[in-house]
Amino acid sequence: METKIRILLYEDNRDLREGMTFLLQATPGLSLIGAFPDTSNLEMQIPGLKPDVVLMDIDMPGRTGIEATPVVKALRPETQVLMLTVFEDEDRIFQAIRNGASGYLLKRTSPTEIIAAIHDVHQGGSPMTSSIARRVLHFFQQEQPVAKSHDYDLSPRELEIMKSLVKGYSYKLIADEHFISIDTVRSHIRHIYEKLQVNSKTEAVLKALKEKIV
Amino acid sequence: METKIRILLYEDNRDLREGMTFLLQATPGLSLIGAFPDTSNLEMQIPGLKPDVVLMDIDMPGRTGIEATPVVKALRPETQVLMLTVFEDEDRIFQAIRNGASGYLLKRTSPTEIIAAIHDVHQGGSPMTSSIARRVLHFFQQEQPVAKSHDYDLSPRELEIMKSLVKGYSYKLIADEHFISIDTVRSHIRHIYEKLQVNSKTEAVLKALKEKIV
DNA sequence: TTGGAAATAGCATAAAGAGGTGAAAAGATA
DNA sequence: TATCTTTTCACCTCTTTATGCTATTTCCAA
Repeated sequence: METKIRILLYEDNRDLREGMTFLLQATPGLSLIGAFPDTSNLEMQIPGLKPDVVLMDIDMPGRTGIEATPVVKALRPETQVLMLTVFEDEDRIFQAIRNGASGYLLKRTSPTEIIAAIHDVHQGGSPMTSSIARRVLHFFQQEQPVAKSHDYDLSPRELEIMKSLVKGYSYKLIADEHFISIDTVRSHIRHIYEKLQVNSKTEAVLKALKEKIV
Repeated sequence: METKIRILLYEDNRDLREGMTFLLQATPGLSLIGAFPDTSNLEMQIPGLKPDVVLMDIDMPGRTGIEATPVVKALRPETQVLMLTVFEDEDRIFQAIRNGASGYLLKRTSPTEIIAAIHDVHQGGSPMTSSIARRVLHFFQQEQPVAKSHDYDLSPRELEIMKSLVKGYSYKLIADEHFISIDTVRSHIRHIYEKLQVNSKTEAVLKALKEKIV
C-alpha cells in the first residue's frame, strides 16, 4: 500500500456522517479528508482537497447528490464518485450513473463491503449493490423485445418507401427518388398504412421508428 | 436455509469443471445437480433437472454459453444464468446480458465470492465482477453527448405543441387537446417550422426526435 | 411607455396527403 | 392452370397541411 486513498464524504444525516467518519478514520489505507452535510462548497472543496473518492448521499438540502456528481466530475475527472443512498428507484439510479457516478451502494451495505467498494472504485471497478446491478441489467434486457415484434409483412418495395418516409420525404420526392409515379407512391403508402394500422405519414414514421421496422 | 440451491454447471475445461464440482459439492446450502462440458443436451437437462442457477462458461465447443443462455431462459424463465468466463470484451458482455444472463463473473473470482454470487443471483441480485460493472456503466455514460445540441428557442407553448406532434396528432386533435382553436395550432406550428427550419410535420417530428428537443 | 415576444385567433389559398376504385403486368405458388 | 401477391399506374374526391397576411391581448424588458 503506497499512499492512502483520499476520501470526501457528503451526507446530511449527522448520525450517519459521524458513523461513517468513525469507520473511515479507523480503517488503515483510507484517509478521510473531509465530511460535509451539503455540497454548497463543492467548487472550493474538490479542487482544494483533491479527493480520490467521493462518497455521495443523494438526498441532501440544497444541491442533491445527483446534481453534485457532474460538478465533481467536471472539476476533477479523476475523482471517482460513489453513490451511497437509500434510493433504489430506476430514475435516480440511471440519473446518477449518467451523471458520472462510478458505483452505487445502498446504505444497508455492511461497513466491510463499503470499505471494499472504496478500494474497488479507486482501482477502476464499479461496485454496485447487486439489486442495483439487477436493475441496470434489466434495462438492457428490455431493449430488444420492443424490436423485432413483427415486421408487419411489408414487401421489399414497401420497406423502401417506408425508409424514404422516415427520411421525411414528400410523396413527390419519394417518387423522384425511386423513379416511379406519384400515384404509385400513394398506392404503396396506402398499403403501408393498412399494414401498420395508421393513417398519416407522421404516425407511420413514428411507428416505424418505435418498432424499428426500418 | 430451507432447501438447497440447485446448480447446473456448463464448463468445457475439465480441470475447471472438476474444481468447481468439488467446491460446489463441499458447500452447504448448494446442491450441484449436474456438470457438463457442453450444452448439446440443454433441451433435456434444463426441464429435467430444474436448476435454480446455471453457471455458464462462454467458450464451449458447439453452442457457446452466449447462445445457450436464451435457450435456458426460454426453457425455464425462473432459472438464473450466471456467466463465469475469462472474457471481458464489451461485445460478449452485452450479448450475454441481452440474452438474459443475470450475473457476470470473471473466472479469477475467488471461490468465496463465487459462492456468494450464487446465493446472490438466487435471491434476485445481479453479481458482477466490478470491472464488468464499470464497462456496463460506461455504456450509459456515453449515451448523452449527442443530445442537447440546442433547443431552438421554442417557447413553452410551442414545446407543448411539439410534444403533441411527436404523438402523431393532427391539427384538430392538438386543438382539442389544448383547448385552443385550430388556427392557433396552425400559428404555433408555423413558428415551430421557422425555428426548426423545416416545412412539414414529419420533418419537424424527426428533427425533434433526433435532437431530443421533446 | 414603448417595443417586442408570446399566445391567441381568423381568413384565404394552394399544395400535399388520405382514401376509394380500378386495373395491368410479372412472378410465385398452390 | 388458376390464384395470389407485388409493383406499377390512373383518376377522383375530400381532408389536412403549409403558408401568407392580419390582428388582439398580455406580459416583460429596455
